[in-house]
Amino acid sequence: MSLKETYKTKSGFVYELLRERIVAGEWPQGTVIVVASVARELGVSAIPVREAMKQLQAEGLVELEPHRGARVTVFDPKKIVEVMSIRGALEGYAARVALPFIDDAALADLRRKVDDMGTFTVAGDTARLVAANKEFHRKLYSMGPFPMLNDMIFKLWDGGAFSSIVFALRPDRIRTVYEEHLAILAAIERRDAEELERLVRAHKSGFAEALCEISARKRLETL
Amino acid sequence: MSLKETYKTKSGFVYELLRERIVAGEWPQGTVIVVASVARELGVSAIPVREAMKQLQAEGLVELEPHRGARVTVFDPKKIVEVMSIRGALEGYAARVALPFIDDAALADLRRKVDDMGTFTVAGDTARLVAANKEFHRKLYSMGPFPMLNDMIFKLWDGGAFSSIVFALRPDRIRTVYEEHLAILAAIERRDAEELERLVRAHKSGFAEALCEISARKRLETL
DNA sequence: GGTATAATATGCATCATATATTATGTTTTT
DNA sequence: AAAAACATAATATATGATGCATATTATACC
Repeated sequence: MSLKETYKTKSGFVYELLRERIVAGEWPQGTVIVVASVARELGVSAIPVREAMKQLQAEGLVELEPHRGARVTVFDPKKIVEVMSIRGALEGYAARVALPFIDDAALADLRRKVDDMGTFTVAGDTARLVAANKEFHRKLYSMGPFPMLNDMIFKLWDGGAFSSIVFALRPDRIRTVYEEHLAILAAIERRDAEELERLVRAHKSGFAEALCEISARKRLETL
Repeated sequence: MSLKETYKTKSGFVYELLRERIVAGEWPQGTVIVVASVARELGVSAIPVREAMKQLQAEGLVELEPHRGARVTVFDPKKIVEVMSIRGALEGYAARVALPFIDDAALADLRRKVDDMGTFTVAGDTARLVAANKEFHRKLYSMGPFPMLNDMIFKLWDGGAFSSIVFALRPDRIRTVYEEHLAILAAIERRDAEELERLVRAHKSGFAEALCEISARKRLETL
C-alpha cells in the first residue's frame, strides 16, 4: 500500500483509505473525524485530507458541517428504508436490463454463487453468505449495459453495510434470502424480465422491513 | 450574491457558482478548467477552488485527471442513453411512491402545470416548456417520502440539460411530450401506480431515443 | 525523429486567520 | 444570597493564503 507506487496523488490515497475504514466499519456511524489528527497519522498535510473529505461528503459517507467538522454519516431507520427502497428501484432495473446479456456461462456462474449461498446458509457462515450475496448481485448487474448504474448501486451498497446485523438479529432472514435468490435465478432462467425486476425489488423491500423491525426493538446504537 | 452574507465558506461559494455555470451551459462540455484562473477571477486562493472541484467530480459534472487538470464532463450518446435510462428507473419509482401522497391540492397544481405546458406548446415557447416540464416533475416527486431519491434524480437532471436541444432538433417531440404528460396525469387521477411508473419510465426512454437519433445525424458538437 | 529543456499547471506543506465551542466570570432576577 | 441568564475570554479546529515542489506538455535543439 505504499503511497508512491500505488497512488498518483496523496488526496486519492487518503480518500481510498478513509473510505475503506468507513465501509469496513472500523469507523462506526457518528465517529467524528478531526482533519489534523488524520493528517498527522498518515504523515501528510491537512490539504489532501480535506479534499478527500469533500469527496466522501458528496458520496454521502460523511457529513460536513461548516466550521464544525466532519462525522461519519449516521443512518437512522428512516434513512435506511430510503436507501433500501432506492436500491430496490435501481437494482430491479439493473437486473432487468442485464437479463438479455446473461449468456450460458454467466448463468452457470450465477447458479454456482447461489449454490455457495446455500452451503453457507446451512453452515451458518453469515460472513461468507454476505460476501457471496454481494458477488451474486455484482455479477448479475455487471452483465448489463450501464456501468454508471452499477457504480450508483454499489456506492449505495457500501454506504451502509447492514447485512451482517440483519442476519445476526433476524436469523430467520438467512433462509428467506436464500429462497429469494432461488426465485430470482428461476426468473432469469425463464427470461422473465418483468418478474425478475419485481423479485429483486421485493428482495430489498424485505431487507428494509427487517431492518425497521430490528431498529424498533433496538436502537441500532451498536451498529 | 455577496459571499459573506449568503455562504458560510468560500469553498461552498465557489462550488455553487461553478455548478451553476456548468448546469446553465455557460461552460459547455469539454471546457478545461484552470484552477488558478478561476481563483484569480473570483478573488480567492486555489484551495477553495480545488475543494469545489473535488465535489463536482464526485457529482460527475467535471472529470479530474491527476496532474493533468479538469474539464467539464463530455456526454457522448452512450452516456446520454445511460443517464436517461437510470432516470427512467428512478423517476418511475419516485412517481409510484409519491402517488399515495398526492392530495387534491397537489393534483390541482400538477394539472395547472400541464395546462401551462399545453399553452407553451401551442405558443412554441420551448424555454418555458422545458421549465414547466421540470416543475411538473419536481412537484410530483417532492410529494413522495424519499428526499434522497429526489436529490439523486435532479443531480442527474442537472448533469445534462438536453431538453432544449431535443426540442430544437426534433420539434415533433414537443407535442409528444405534452401528450405523455396528459397520460401521466390521467394515471395519477386513476391512482394507477403500476401504469404511472410504466408511463414515466417510457417518457424518459422516448427522450433517450430521440437524443440517439439526433446524435446519429449530428455529432452533438454544438451542445 | 529523439532527447533535452523550458513553460505551465497541478499537488502539497507551512503558516495565518476566522469561526464555533467550551469555560469562566459577571450581571440580573427571583 | 442562590440560581439562572448573559456576556466575555480561551481553546480547539476548520478554513484559507502564500510559496514551493513535481508532474505534464510543448518547444527547441541536436
